[in-house]
Amino acid sequence: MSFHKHLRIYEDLITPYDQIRSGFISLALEKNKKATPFIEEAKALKVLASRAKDPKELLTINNINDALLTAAGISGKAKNHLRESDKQEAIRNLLENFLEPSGNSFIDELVYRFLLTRGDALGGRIRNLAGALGLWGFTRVFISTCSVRGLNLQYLDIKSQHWMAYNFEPEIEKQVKGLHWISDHHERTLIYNLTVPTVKKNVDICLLNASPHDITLGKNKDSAHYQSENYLALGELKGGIDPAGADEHWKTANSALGRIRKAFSDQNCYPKMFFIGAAIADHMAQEIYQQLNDRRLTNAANLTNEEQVVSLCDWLLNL
Amino acid sequence: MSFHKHLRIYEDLITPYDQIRSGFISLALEKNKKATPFIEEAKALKVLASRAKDPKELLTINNINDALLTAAGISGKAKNHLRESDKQEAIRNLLENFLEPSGNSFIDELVYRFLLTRGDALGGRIRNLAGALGLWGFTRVFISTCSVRGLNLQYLDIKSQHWMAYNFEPEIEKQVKGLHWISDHHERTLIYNLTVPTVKKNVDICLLNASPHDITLGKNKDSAHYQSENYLALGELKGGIDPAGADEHWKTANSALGRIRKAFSDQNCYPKMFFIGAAIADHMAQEIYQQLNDRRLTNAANLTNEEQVVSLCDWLLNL
DNA sequence: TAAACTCGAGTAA
DNA sequence: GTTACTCGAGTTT
Repeated sequence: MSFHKHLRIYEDLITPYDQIRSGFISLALEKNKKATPFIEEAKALKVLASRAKDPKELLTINNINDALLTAAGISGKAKNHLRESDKQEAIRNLLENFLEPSGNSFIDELVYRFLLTRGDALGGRIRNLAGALGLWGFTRVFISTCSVRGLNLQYLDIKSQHWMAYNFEPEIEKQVKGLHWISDHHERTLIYNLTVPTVKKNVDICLLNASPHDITLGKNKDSAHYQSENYLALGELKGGIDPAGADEHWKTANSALGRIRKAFSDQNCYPKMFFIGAAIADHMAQEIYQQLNDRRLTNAANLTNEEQVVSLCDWLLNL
Repeated sequence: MSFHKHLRIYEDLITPYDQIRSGFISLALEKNKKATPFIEEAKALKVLASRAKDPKELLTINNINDALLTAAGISGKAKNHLRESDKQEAIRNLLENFLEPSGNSFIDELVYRFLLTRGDALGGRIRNLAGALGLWGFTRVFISTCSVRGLNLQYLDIKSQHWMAYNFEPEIEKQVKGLHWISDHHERTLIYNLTVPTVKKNVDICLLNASPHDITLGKNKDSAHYQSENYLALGELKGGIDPAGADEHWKTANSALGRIRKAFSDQNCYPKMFFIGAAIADHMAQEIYQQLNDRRLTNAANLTNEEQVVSLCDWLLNL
């Protein structure tokens, strides 16, 4: 069985401690970079708000209404669910309960509360970035594995949505929405984050037995990705490094994989399924290994272990 | 089937829009309250840090080392995974890349970066609170349902870990780790967030056919909760209101319920299973309803619909 | 440096 | 406004 090439025992899947440490360090570095614009926002808010002599005057200043709402503890997400009157009420509460009681220092109070809410926003953005970093890491390994084989690659550019020839551009992984190659006269296309019509859900990594010419993303029902038979393999990738989230996110992935399996088997299709995770803890490693043994999963790898990921990519190239 | 008392069609499970709006408003109010100590921290940091003439001098000030680390973008969680040298490196980066370049305003830069990180911390704390609020809401309904029946209740006090008689104390729900009553000469004990030995996992709500005398929490293997046969029902409760999280967290709950079902059936035990969620979207409502129909679940309710929760509590009281 | 819980801060389609 | 993705900020035991 394919996974045996890189996994002898279930413990091989467990993330080594040092990878966790270095994962958190990388993430903190990214966070600091992304923090700068948030700091600039706060400085700008301080300048604008300083024109007000007292909290009530803040309401008369142009362009700080959104910032007031933010300082009132309303996230962008929450804002989407509020009515105009709710927003005004929130700002009124901010003034009454927090800014007016702080007297002369109401500007600092405002800016500080603004930053607290924005800090949560920054955290959210970083969590998305962490997921992207995981996928980029996988892509780098995948491309290298192809290069070793001397395969010609095309990639689907995420921005232009056009297929381009790959020519060893650095940081190409950040542009890749899909990859295409020909192997043993078979057309193969890998697509990331594809809404698979069979399951009506997004799947992180999909390997299709199809040429890019036959695939038009979007809701074109003639596209090859509308045919269940064209799917060779589907995988979930979890790029997060936090061990406290490992089991939580594996449970999610497990349900997602179950939905995929069910939807395809309802069509009498049985594509291979795989899981790649950066944070893998003991108990979930056992569950994953169990699923490999009973064929619910065909392959799995720890994203922090390059050898495992190479072996998994090699397996994908052989499908 | 018991769920039919409050669910006629799967759509009955879907959260009405207005509940989402009011849920976000309540959460923002809680967040503002909890934000105040974070603001105080920042003010204190500003005072202490202002003793430094330049960024390097910050290193000589007592008691602000943790705050420097926080300003360097290291969360409490990340800190747990770092070595001492990593922490010093992080602080060095903060000074070099962000504080020194900002010249005279390095104090504000420091405090602002501190607040960004703390804002993420506040968000985390609020997410925990949101879960507790959900459980408290369930508890209030459960207690009311018992009161209507004229049942005498004991509750397990979360702090003292002792069982006490319930006498209509206000806000009692915040103290409740478990409830006990006698119904038709049967001893019944409900325990929250119990690590169920059968599954070796925590379960949100467990109904045991046992008296409190027979239960000692912790790892006493003579306790009634070590016997799979003593479990009448186990349920997952998801108190979050965010519709964007609804499917995500249902997938987690679904895997958790699957593990429970598997662990008990391996012991030839088949306790009832149930799900209560505050944010229920269309597709997951269909999945839940399907599981009710095929008996994987015996009951389910939308936490924002009091009638549904009362009916579910009534069912628990009849088990 | 265990293990498994809380949930919404973002994001994209 | 829909749906479902990203994942770690806390927390407890």
